[in-house]
Amino acid sequence: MSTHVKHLPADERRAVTVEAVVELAGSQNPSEITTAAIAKHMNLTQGALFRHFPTKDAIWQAVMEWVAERLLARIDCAAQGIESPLAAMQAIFMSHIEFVAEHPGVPRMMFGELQRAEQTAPKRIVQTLIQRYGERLHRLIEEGKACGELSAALDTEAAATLFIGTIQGLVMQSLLAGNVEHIRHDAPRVFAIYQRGIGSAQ
Amino acid sequence: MSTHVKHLPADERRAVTVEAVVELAGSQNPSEITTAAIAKHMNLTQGALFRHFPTKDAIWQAVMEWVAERLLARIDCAAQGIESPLAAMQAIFMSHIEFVAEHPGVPRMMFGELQRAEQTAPKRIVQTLIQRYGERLHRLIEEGKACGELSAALDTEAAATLFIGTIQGLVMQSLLAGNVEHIRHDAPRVFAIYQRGIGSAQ
DNA sequence: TAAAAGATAGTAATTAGTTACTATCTTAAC
DNA sequence: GTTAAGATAGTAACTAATTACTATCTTTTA
Repeated sequence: MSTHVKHLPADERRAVTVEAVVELAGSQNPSEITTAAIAKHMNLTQGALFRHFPTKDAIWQAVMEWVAERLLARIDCAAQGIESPLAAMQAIFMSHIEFVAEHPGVPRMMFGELQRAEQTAPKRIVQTLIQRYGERLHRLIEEGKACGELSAALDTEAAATLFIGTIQGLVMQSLLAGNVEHIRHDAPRVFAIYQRGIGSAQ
Repeated sequence: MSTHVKHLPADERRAVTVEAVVELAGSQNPSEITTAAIAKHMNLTQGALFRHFPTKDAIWQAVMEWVAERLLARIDCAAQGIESPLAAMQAIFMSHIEFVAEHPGVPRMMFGELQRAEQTAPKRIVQTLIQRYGERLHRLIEEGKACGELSAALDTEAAATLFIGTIQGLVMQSLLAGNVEHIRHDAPRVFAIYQRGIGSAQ
C-alpha cells in the first residue's frame, strides 16, 4: 500500500534523519551538508528537523553513534569464531571495506570530524570508535605474534596504524576514481601486501 | 628591521595569501576556512583579498598549485641520484612525511578537494598531482621488480595504493593524537612493514 | 464505543548571523 | 602626481534556529 506516511514516531524520524545524512555524505563534503539539504532529502521541512534534534551538532552526534555502533558490530561479527588471528584480521578488513562500499560517506564523515579544531561530542565519539578499533587490532596482532602467525619482531602499533592506513588508501583511491565499486576489487590485492608485511613466513 | 609593511606587490600578496591558507588548514577543517579568516590571519581586510583573486575558488586553485609544485619538487629531489628503486621509494616517503609534518594542512586540503562533488579547478589540480605521483611510484616499483629488489609477483597498482595509504594512515593517527610531531617518529616504523610487504627477500 | 482532550509531529514564515563578493573612498610608493 | 594596494561600508544569498499555527495520532471518559 505504502500510504503516504508523513507523521513518523520521533525515534523513527531520528533514524530516517541519520540515514539521510549518511547517504548525503556519500556524494558530497560532509561539512557542506546543510539542515535544508537533509530535510529535502527526506521530504521534510527544514524546521521540522529541530523537533527531533536540539541542534545540528546533535544530528551529527546521532550519525556518528550510528556509525560507531554498526562498524564495531560488523567487525566483531566478522572476527567471531575465527581461530587464526591473521584470518580474523583479514575478515575484519574485508567487512570494513564492505561497510565502506555500502556507505561511502562514512570515512569522509569520520575524517571530517577528526579535523575539527574544537572538541565536540561527535568528534569524541569518533575518537572512541577508533580507539576501540585499535584495541581489537592490538589484541589480534599480539595473539598472532604469540602463535607464530605474525613476525615476532613486528611493531604492533605501527602494524595497527598501517591497517587503518590501508583502508584510507583505498578510500582515497575510490575518491580519485569517482567509483566506490572498485574498492571491493582492490581491497584483497592491497591486503595481500599488508599481510606479507606483517606475516612470519614468506 | 621588519618595517611595518602594509602595501605589498600583487604577486607577493598572493604568495602570502597562499601561505596563510596553508597555515590555517593546519588547525581547522579546510572547507570551513572563510575569506575573513584568511584576511585576519595576514592582517588584511577581507575585501582587499579580492584585489588579488577574482573568487575564493581562485585562492584554492593557487593553494593547490603551490602544493602540487612543492610536493612533486620535494619527492623528485629526494629520489634524485639514488640508484636503488627501493631506497628511492623510502626517500620519497620520508620527504613526503617531512612535508606533511611541516604543513599539516596539506593532506587535509587534498582530501577535502577530492571530496567535492563538482569538478572544480583546484580538484583537477589535486587529481593531476596524485596521478603524477602515481606514475613515479609505478616506474620505481617496476624498476624494483626488474632488478630483483621487489617481489616479482608484486601487484604494482596495489603497492602504489598502499604507499599512499601508508601516509594517509599516519595522517589519521596524527589527527587522533592531535600531535603532528609524532608522525616523524612513526613514519620509519610503518614504512618498515610496507617495505617487508613489497620486498623480495625476508 | 464515540467524542472530547491532550500529546505528538509537521508546515510556513521569519529571525539573527554569516558568507562571498563589490562599490567607493583613502593612502602609500615609485 | 599617478597608480597600485588597502580601508570602509555596503549587498544579496545562505545558514541554523525559532515561532505561530495546523494536522494527525493517542488516550481518557461519559
